[in-house]
Amino acid sequence: MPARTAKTESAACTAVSFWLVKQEPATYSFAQFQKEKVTAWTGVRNFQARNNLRAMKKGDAVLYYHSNDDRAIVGLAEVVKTAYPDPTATEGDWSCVDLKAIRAFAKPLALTQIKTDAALKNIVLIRQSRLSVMPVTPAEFVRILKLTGD
DNA sequence: GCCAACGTTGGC
DNA sequence: GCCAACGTTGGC
Repeated sequence: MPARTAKTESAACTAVSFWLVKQEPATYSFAQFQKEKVTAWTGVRNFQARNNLRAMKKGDAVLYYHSNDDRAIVGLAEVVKTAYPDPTATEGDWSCVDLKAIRAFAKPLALTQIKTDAALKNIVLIRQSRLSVMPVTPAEFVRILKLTGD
């Protein structure tokens, strides 16, 4: 195999996208996720969120947001398996992906901080507060990592 | 507990 | 195809 091919493939693999998933900590906290290490992200029943799940690639980075009680971005995960039929769906065309927990952030980033940060003013988390799976721009991702102490 | 945002459903 | 009614999510 020519070296050029391997190089191209490796470049494609490193071109990750960034996402954010939302979950109520009372339902499935990041701590629980870390204990299980890998989890199937099932139960999404919203077309926009589903389409985002389907756009995820293996190796993409996923921020983990706790809604309700915490209201903070608390950890980082990665996509380990791309979209496949959601086994918890009894009807309809729904998908899920497999996510692996990477680490909890040293300093969780509170929603209140996100709202006051100029670099994050257009983040989908704020613009579309009800969406549970959403894209994050590279600039936003870098900014969030900085604010979480990573 | 309230309310705003927004997605879905069903009548017309 | 429009729109009112209703249900859900999630911040406050």
